[in-house]
Amino acid sequence: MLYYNTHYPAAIIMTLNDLPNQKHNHKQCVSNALAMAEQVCLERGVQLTPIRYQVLELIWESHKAVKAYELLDRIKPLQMAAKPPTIYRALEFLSEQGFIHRVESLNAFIGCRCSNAPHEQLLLICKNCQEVEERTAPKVMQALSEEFNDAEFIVHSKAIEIHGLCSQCAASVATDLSD
Amino acid sequence: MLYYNTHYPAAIIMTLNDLPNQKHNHKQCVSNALAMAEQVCLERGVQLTPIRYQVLELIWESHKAVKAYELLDRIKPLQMAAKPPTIYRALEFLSEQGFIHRVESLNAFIGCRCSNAPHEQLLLICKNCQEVEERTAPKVMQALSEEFNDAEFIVHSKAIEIHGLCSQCAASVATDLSD
DNA sequence: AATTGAATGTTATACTATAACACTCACTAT
DNA sequence: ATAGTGAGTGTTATAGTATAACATTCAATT
Ligand SMILES: [Zn+2]
Ligand SMILES: [Zn+2]
Ligand SMILES: [Zn+2]
Ligand SMILES: [Zn+2]
Repeated sequence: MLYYNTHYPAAIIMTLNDLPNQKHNHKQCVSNALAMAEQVCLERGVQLTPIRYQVLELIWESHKAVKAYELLDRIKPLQMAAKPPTIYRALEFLSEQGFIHRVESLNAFIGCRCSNAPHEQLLLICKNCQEVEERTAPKVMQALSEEFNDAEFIVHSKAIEIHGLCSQCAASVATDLSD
Repeated sequence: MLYYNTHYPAAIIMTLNDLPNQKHNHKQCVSNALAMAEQVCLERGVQLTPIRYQVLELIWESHKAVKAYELLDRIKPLQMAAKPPTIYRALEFLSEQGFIHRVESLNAFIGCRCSNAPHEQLLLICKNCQEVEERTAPKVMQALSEEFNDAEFIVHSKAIEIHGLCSQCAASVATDLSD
């Protein structure tokens, strides 16, 4: 069953490695992400139900990592019956489909900016503005592969999470100091 | 105040990148780790109290990641009054001093094998045997540095956690399949 | 019309972590 | 000596994160 059959323009594959924290057209981020999710669900024959769609929309309200119980609070006006399992089930689905990533070190979630295809990524997590930037970092992934070969380790999944200051916040801290 | 003044032999700096999951003298791992912790605490003028020492010992019972409440259960025979804060405080201390690492993706902890000096590391986490191997992976760290430069990101801390099968478990799975 | 299965509703509970305040006791400064 | 200080611990309570288990709904199939 289809809940959303409006025809979005073909999803433009967002270029990773352009900084989300810089000024950008965030409405475009969101509509791309939602359109892509709908498209992918159609292709896979899985259901992007209203709850799942709304949770994805809520996650995409910003590039900040968002917590499950925050999502729960924010979906309640739309889904009066929402309880923790409501959110966790939606998160599980969105995560399986690759539309979001879990940030292990924050117990939180972010929208994925390249969910049209499986991919490896690392996360740059700003302690100041809480925005998370996803990067494919092919050289890092290559070095990792070599490391796994050395260790004879068979990889199933990776969580590469870097905490610090994004370029914007680093710049404004520098400005503050020079004042 | 000193709780432990027995003189251990000077802590031998354990070589990282020898696989913990392979057969090895684990008593040596433990005594090295405990001796190193005592030595470092002496040098830094911080207290390795009985509770902290016992928690570190419990964490070192194996190379598996261990959870806070498991530690709580296991320390209760020794510390009847132990409650969650008992464990979490000890974990905080041990973590600050670099004697253990938190495994973010498991909400668990492992003993650090090179706690005599600050260092970067990645963790190879086996889904089969739950052992965690710490590796310095200098090439990966170098590639990461370059990535951070590109992103103009200022790093404070890293969590690089890889889930999969360790060499031992991969080998035994292969054996199982060929049977 | 009966069956199936995915999704959701509902209740309860498990698991993880910290806040806040009280108490102890070795150490220090008068 | 003695009062004060501060780190560590004891204690109670609660906040925050996540899932188990079972009931219900409803569109799609038989
Ligand atoms: Zn955006
Ligand atoms: Zn920032
Ligand atoms: Zn060992
Ligand atoms: Zn293993």
